Amino acid sequence: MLCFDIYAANHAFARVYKPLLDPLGLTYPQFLVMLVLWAEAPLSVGTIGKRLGLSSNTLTPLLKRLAQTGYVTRRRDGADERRVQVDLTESGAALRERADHVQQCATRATGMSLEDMQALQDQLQQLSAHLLKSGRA
Amino acid sequence: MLCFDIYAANHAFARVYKPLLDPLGLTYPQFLVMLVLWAEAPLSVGTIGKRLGLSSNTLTPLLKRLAQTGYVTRRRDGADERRVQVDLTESGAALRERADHVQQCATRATGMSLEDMQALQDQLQQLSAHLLKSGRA
DNA sequence: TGCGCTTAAATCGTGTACGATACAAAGGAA
DNA sequence: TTCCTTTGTATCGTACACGATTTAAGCGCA
Repeated sequence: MLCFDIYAANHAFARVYKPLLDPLGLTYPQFLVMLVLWAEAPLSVGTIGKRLGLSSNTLTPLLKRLAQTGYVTRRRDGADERRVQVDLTESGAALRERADHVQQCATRATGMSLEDMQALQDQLQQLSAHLLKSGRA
Repeated sequence: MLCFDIYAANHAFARVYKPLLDPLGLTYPQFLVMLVLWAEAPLSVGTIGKRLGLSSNTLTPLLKRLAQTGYVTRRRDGADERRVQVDLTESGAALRERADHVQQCATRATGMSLEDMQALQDQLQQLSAHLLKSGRA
């Protein structure tokens, strides 16, 4: 079963990242949120959710923890008071360099060439797109 | 990031399976445990954990819920009282046919040929093996 | 026989996930 | 304006996932 192998690979990645992220004070899902914010901050809660396929019921407590750790700020958008803008603090932005090292370690742990990795990513993205499309039908 | 795509694919699968498993009264992780048991039951808690990469802290409550639903039984092994043997009930074994239909639906939802799917599984298994090996080093 | 070491589950606390619901702000239509 | 619908977060309850600890059952060895 394919679902089985993906489940296992996801766990395996989480286990590789955990010891690397521990010194940064980040969990694996928190790290994924930080990746999104490093790419483009500030972002609303909903936009972060779209990137990761998560919604506010998961993100709100996670972002509160990131805020408590001091990596992000949360404040209502002045233009639209419904929205909450999440932005990086100085400390959160500075973390990016250390995170790059984490990425390098994790990439090395895959034991894959960059070409193979890119090919695998393409397949997975296509798979996800197809699965989500089927889900809506 | 590869980890990102695997995370997304895992979520996508969970979402496809959820509506299919709902009528069976199973969650996605519970379904994975049932797959293991359909392949070879009875099994101890620890053996199920090895197959899925989980340990008793996750499995014990999950198995209690499966027992409450009436799909499995849990009893201490007579030969070694430390072990708990998990076995399928009649109802749990009978569920297998309906589950086969779920698998077919999910396989169709991937939109992949059987060859491509097998190739992807091989890559993922190799990846997991490499990640776990790096983790132990 | 008794003592310690290992092993197998269970328990506890924290942190995701997610369906369902609540609620307030925004945006229209009458 | 008033009402209604939509949209963006937050909250609640349930169910994983896992590190750390506990407890009980085997096992070895003097």
